[in-house]
Amino acid sequence: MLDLELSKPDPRQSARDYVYDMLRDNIIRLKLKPGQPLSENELAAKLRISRTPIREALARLSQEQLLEVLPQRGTYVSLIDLDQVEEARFVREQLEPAVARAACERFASDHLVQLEMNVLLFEKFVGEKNYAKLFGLDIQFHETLFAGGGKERTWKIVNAMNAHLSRIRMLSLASEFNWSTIVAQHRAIVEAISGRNPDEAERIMKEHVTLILQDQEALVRKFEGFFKPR
Amino acid sequence: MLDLELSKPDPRQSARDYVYDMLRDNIIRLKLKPGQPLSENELAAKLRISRTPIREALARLSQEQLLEVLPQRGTYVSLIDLDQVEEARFVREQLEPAVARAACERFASDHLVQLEMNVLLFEKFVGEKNYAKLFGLDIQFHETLFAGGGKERTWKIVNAMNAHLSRIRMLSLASEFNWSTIVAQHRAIVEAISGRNPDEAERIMKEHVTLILQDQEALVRKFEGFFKPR
DNA sequence: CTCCGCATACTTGTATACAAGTAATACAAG
DNA sequence: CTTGTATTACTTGTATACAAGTATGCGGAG
Repeated sequence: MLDLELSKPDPRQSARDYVYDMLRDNIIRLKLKPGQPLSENELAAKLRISRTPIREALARLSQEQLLEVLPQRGTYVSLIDLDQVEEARFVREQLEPAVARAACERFASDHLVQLEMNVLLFEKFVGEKNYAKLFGLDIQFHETLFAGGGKERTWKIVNAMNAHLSRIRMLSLASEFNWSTIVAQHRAIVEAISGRNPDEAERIMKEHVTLILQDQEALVRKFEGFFKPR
Repeated sequence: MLDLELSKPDPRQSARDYVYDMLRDNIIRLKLKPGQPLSENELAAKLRISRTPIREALARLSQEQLLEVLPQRGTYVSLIDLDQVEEARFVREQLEPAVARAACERFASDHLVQLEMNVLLFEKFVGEKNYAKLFGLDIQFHETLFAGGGKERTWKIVNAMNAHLSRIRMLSLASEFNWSTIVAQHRAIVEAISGRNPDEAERIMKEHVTLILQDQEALVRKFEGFFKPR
């Protein structure tokens, strides 16, 4: 059975983009399980649109390794690939601190305001233990950091590579109990940027991205079928 | 008029992938000029296949910012965007030295052989001033470096971001007269890796990727219509 | 000569029909 | 019961038809 979290289609965006956004969100949020089969026809019927825009969305998701398309056999949600998670971590460890440092030289003021707002909201939801909101805010924080320094394209690829890690975090949303550490680091980073302290910004960000998921092995055991064997 | 460099279609790969590879190569090598319009129908007629796989290839190239698709208006080869070139340089400055360092810890031996072969060929073609071959070998060198350390996905995104810079280099192929510096650095990097000297590998690679195109401003003036105004 | 309006020939977006290949299942033979 | 085979119902890949929007050029009005 196909159970999708549908958002209202925006008439400004094409059917292809709608399908892409909707499916990606469902994959990241694990509404679609790793390994689960998807049928183009079934999607077309469910969404009441033709296969063409669906195919184009699926092709893009396959390109980003969130789907596996086997010709004449089927399309499946990719299993979580720990190698890919490791590689994403490597990329982030290089790029995020450098972006934080660069942000101390040049950063759009409106984006700085956005960062401060983000931290405030973050602290609010930490208190409320609203993990879903925290998850979204965390991603938004980093996106804003990249955008403020004019590195939107860099963010897009970092975000794309991070998809498999995002799913692991989704598995452990409730048990990811270091939200307060995360928000403290976010706050410190914002302060370092507004105070134009590049060494500090870089150092904290480096710590931040090396914050490791404590219980990764336990998760792999618990949700064995979701992971690609290696 | 549409003048494409066609390679023989490989029956193993899908029509979509064939079109993608062929068009990307033609764009990078400037056989297709920046700003030039492309028509799906014209491509379909020329390649004797239907619009569907062509559309899917165009969508991917658009995603990678090598094409600009304006709904109901037309599809155009992207102008060279200097902002994007700058951002690609930023990403490479972070990732390439880190990859070179990591390669000193762990590197597949067959890829090391490939690197040595690459340098030998490189030196041969420097002597022969075969710039087209040098261009290809240069890209291959970096690809092999990433692959040897198990960072194929990272290479893919670096390569994708680098497309606009590649076109600038293509504009100045003949006048890019520092090929001997480039090959010397390549050789030094290979030696640092096989000698497991991470500091040296990282340092040389950092120099290598900051090697700047001397005459960029002159190129922008000479080929003004190829560049996105900023 | 200038400018406005409409017809027309494009463009890409979407829908649908057909082709080709895979997997599973029912069924018969041993 | 086991095994091999053929049928059938899927899958994705490709081709084509239609829809909707845009630019261009021609012709007439002012």
